[in-house]
Amino acid sequence: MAESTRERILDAALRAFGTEGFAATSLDALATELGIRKQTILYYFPSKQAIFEAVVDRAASDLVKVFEEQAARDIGGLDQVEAIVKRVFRLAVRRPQLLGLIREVTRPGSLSIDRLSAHTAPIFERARDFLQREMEAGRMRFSDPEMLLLSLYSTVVGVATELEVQRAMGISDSLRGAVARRQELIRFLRAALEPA
Amino acid sequence: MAESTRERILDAALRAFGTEGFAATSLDALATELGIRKQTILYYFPSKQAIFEAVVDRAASDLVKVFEEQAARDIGGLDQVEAIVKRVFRLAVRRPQLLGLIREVTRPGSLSIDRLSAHTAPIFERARDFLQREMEAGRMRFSDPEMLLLSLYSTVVGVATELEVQRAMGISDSLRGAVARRQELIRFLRAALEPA
DNA sequence: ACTTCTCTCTACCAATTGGTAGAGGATCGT
DNA sequence: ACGATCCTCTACCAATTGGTAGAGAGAAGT
Repeated sequence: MAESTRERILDAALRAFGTEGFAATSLDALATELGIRKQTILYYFPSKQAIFEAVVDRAASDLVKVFEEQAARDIGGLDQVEAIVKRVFRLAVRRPQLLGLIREVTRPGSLSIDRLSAHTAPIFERARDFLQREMEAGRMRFSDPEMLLLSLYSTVVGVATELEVQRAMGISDSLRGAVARRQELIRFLRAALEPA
Repeated sequence: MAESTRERILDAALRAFGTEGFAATSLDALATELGIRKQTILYYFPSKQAIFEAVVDRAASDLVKVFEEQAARDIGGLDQVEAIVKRVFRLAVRRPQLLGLIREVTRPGSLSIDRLSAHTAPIFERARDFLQREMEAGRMRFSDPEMLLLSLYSTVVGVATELEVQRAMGISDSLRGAVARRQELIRFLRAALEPA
């Protein structure tokens, strides 16, 4: 078979949790979507929460991989920031549920936030050190690296995922629209980061 | 009585929908929290969805009011942007559930997104025209006003609401932390918007 | 042939869900 | 005193929820 049942369950769960959310996703609905019975799902995973955690683990490592691939070939300065933004954007276009899941996990009261941070803590530190270095080298405007990282995170994830807001603003969510958004976002970030 | 039952229900519903989300909020839990019976809630509102819509309406007008108060005394340029960011931030600190609800409404598949945009469309247009004017007057870096607005929205709402991300990053969410975040955010936005 | 292991199924279950029907107690104008 | 209106309640309900118990099919090893 092309894909194991377990993998298919995780794929469907990622989609459902990432768009509808944890509470709004029922195991029955998930099973129906997959053409199997709910009990088959519960054979592979002991509970709904366990599925969620498995999905978070997989999504987190996919996300981390995107960062580490770019970190490996550090081209430095704002070009490096731009390259990472482009990668995140590509991910958001190809697999929007993935960033949707991040949003679900980072919502107040989520149980799996620590599970996610366990994965992302290393790349967070790496990013912070990167910003620090670039600032000290004069290739980036000086400011608090952690706060700056929060601003960058919010802007990138927001522009990449807030599709309904864009729709309400009358911004097209086509592929061309996505490219335009990315371009504008990069210009925005470059302006914010360029040394004075 | 200090506050009518109907108002108390709306307050509790805003808190619950804005933090736990629509699906994760049950009428029974809401009633217990208020010390009343679920059927009392259903006396005032015909359905759970109707409560949500009423909450969205109220939250939207509170939000719009914040903008219109500042728009009334237009001080122009980046100072005006800063003033609005400060107001949004104050709102986020005092009533975090309010922006949480906005997040809930703007999630893909939400039913009430049109209800929200009906309220916010006028201030959106106003903001877009403001940016356009400021750009043409040379008081702001030139770019697509709608795309810029999306970036601004994402950054401000993200920094103001992503408390769990901040916690995971090790950023304090105390009042002092909030002030520092706001300061850094304003510097970030000023740098991004200042004319070259 | 027999056991063992992997997998998916049917059959249930108690608890919770949003929602209906209608009783009963205040408070009101008359 | 009396009905009307407003409000909150008890009593139920069908549907759905996450989860348990265990049967049975198929392949693999012995």
